[in-house]
Amino acid sequence: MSESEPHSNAEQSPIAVVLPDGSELEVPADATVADCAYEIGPGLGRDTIAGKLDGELVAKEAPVYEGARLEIVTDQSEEYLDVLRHSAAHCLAQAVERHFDDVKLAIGPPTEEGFYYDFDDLDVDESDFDALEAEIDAIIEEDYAIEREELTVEEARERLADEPYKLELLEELAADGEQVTFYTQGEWEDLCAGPHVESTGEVGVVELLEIAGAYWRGDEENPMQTRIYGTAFEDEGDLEQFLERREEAKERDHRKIGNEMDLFSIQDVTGPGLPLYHPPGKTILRELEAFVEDLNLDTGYDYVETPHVFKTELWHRSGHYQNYADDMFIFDVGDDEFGLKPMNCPGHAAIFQDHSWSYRDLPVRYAENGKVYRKEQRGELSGLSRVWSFTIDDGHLFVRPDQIEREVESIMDAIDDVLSTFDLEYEVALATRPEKSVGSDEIWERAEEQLEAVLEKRNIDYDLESGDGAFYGPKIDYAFKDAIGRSWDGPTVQLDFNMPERFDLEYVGEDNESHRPVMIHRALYGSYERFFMMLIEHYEGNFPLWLAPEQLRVLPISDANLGYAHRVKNAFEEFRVEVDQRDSTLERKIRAAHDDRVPYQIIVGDNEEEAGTISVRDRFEDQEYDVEVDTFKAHLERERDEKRPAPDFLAD
RNA sequence: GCCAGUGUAGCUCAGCCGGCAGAGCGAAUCCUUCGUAAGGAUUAGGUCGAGGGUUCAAAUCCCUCCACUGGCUCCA
Repeated sequence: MSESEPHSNAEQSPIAVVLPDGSELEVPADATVADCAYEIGPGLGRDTIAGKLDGELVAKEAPVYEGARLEIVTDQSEEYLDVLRHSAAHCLAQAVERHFDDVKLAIGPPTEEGFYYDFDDLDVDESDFDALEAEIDAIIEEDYAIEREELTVEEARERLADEPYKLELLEELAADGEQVTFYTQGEWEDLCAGPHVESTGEVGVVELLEIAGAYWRGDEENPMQTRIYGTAFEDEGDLEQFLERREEAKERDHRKIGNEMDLFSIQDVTGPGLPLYHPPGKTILRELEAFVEDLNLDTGYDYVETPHVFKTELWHRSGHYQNYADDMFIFDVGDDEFGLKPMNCPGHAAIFQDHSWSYRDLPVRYAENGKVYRKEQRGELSGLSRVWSFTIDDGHLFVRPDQIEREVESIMDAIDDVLSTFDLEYEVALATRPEKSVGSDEIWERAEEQLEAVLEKRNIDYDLESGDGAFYGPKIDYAFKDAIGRSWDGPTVQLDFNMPERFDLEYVGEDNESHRPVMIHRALYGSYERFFMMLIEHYEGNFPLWLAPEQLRVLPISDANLGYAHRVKNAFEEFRVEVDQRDSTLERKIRAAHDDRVPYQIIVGDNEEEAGTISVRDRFEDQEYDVEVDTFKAHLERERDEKRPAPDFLAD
C-alpha cells in the first residue's frame, strides 16, 4: 500500500541488489522491494505486486538487503498467480468464518494447482461448496482493500487470543523478530507474511475442489484439521482450461483405461495392492520384459532367479530387518521366521558370495525381473502406482572401484535407450554423501568423482543434490515427463558400499590380497507396475504397434467376406491380429476397433477380395485402399522392430 | 493409520424424503449383408460391497466392517 518514493537516507551508505539481467541497482539501505521497483521505473513501481528476494516470494513492503537477487513481481509474472491464490485462500477463510461459528484458523497457502486453507472445529462437506463459493464471489464483488499492517508480537498476541494455531505460529515468529504482519480485508484479518493482491476484487475466479483431512503442521501426532482445497485464476477461461486439464488427466487414468482395455484388475478377493494381469496387460508387460532383456544381454548381464520367500536371517544380514521390518510380510514356519522379499539385492549378494572371484572376473552383472513385496499403508495403495507386490527390472553389479565410471556409463546408455524409445524427456540429479553414511572417505570421494565425470563427459545438465544420497552410497536419479507434462520418478543408479560389507563380499586383486567390491543397484524402468501405469497414461492407452495387445483387426464388410478376412488374418499371423466377425455394420466395426485402441484396421470387402488386396486404416482415421499384403507386412515388421512410437504406414 | 466422499448388471450410471430392481452401452439370439465412428428386434444378466439393527416392509434409515477415490501421514 505504501507507494512511497525511495527514502533518501544520506546517513547510511547505499546497498546494491542484483536484478534478473545481472545488473546491479544501488538503493538506500532501508529500501523496500517497492522502492527498488520505483527506482527502476515509475511504471514498474506502480505495477509492483510483490517481489522475490533470492528466489523467495516476499511482500513489496519487505526490505531488501545487500547483494540480494531481486525480481519484481507484477501481474505479468508467473508468481502473480501464487499471490492471487494466496489472497483467494483468505477469501475462502473469510467466507468460512461468515458461515460457520467458532472455527479456528490454521494456515492457508497457495499450492502448485491452487490453494488450501486448514481449519479446526469446522464441520463442512461438499454440499456447502455452493454457499461458500457464493460467499467468496460476494467478497470478491465487494472489492475490499487488502491492507497490510505491521504489529509488534505483543499486539498480535492480543488480536489472536481466540486463534490457538495462529498463536502457536506467532510464538515461533516471535523468536525471529519483534514485528509481524497482518492482512485485513473487510471485517476479516489474518496473521500472514503475504504478499497479497491489492484488493479482493483482483482475485478473479475461485472454484472449491475438495475437502480433505490434514494434520496440523503435517505431524501425525497433532490433531487432524479440515482442509478445503480450491483453485483460483485471473479469469474464467484459465479456470476452464484448468478443469479441462484435470478432466484429461482423469480420462488418461490408468485404472480407467486398464479396465477398459482389460489390462489388469485388483480385486477384493485377492487382496489390496495385489494386481492381477489379464492377457492383454501381460502381453504389454512381456514386450517390456523382452526389451530390457535384450538390453541386459547385450551389456553383459547374467540372468539369475531368486525365490519370493527367504528366511529372515538374510534380512538380518543385509540390514533390512532392522530398518524395514514394519514394511515386510513376515511369518513363522515351524521354528523359523520367513519373510517375503522387499528387495532383490540381498539374494543377488548371496549368489555372488557363493563363489570366489578374481579381479579378472569383475564386473559381475546379475539381472532379474524380481517380484518384491512391501506392506505399504493401506491408504497409500492406489491402482498400479502404489501396490503391495511389484516387479523390479532389477540389476546388481559387483565391480572394482576403478570400474565404476565405465559401468555407470553403460547403464546410462541403456537408460537413454529406454527413455528415448518411449519419447520421454528427462532430468537427472546426482545425490551425494549424506551426513550419516557408511564407507570410507576415499571410496565416497572416488565414487562421487566418477559419477560426476560420467555426467560431465556426457554433457548432461544435472542437479546436484548435495547430501541427498543414500547412507550406503551416492546415486543418480532420473525424472521424466509424460505426454501431458507430468513428472515421474524414473530409473536410478545407486552405488552401495554397505551391502558388500555386510555380506563380506570379496575378490582377489592383482596383488593377491582380498578386496571389497562396490555394488551397483540399477533399474531401467524402476518397477514394471509404475512404468506400465505411466505408459498407459502417457499413451492414453494408444500403445505403439510393438506394445499393442491387439495390433491388427480385420474388418470384413459383409459376412460374404469372412472367409477372405480369415485368410488375411493368417497372412499376418506373426502379429497379434483378430477378425471382427460380429454381425454388424462396417461403421460399428470401425467404431469398435477405434474404441479398443487397435493401431491398424484392415478392411476387406468384395473389391479387396477380387483384387487380392487389403485396405488399411489407422487409429488416426487415415486410410489407403488397394494395399498389397506384403507391402503392409514389410512395413509392420519395420514399425514393430524399430519400436516406432505411433502407427506411421499412412503418414506422409 | 487419519479426514472426506463413493460402492446398484461385464462397463457407465439412475433409483436413495422406505412400498415389485431400472436405463444406455456391451453380450447372446433373430432380422438385416451392409464401403468408412452406433440399422432393427428379442433375450439373458443383480446376495443393490459384507454383516448386524430399526420397521408390516430396507438398495433407501441407523451401527460395525471391507474395498475404492481424493487428500494427510509415511516411504531405502
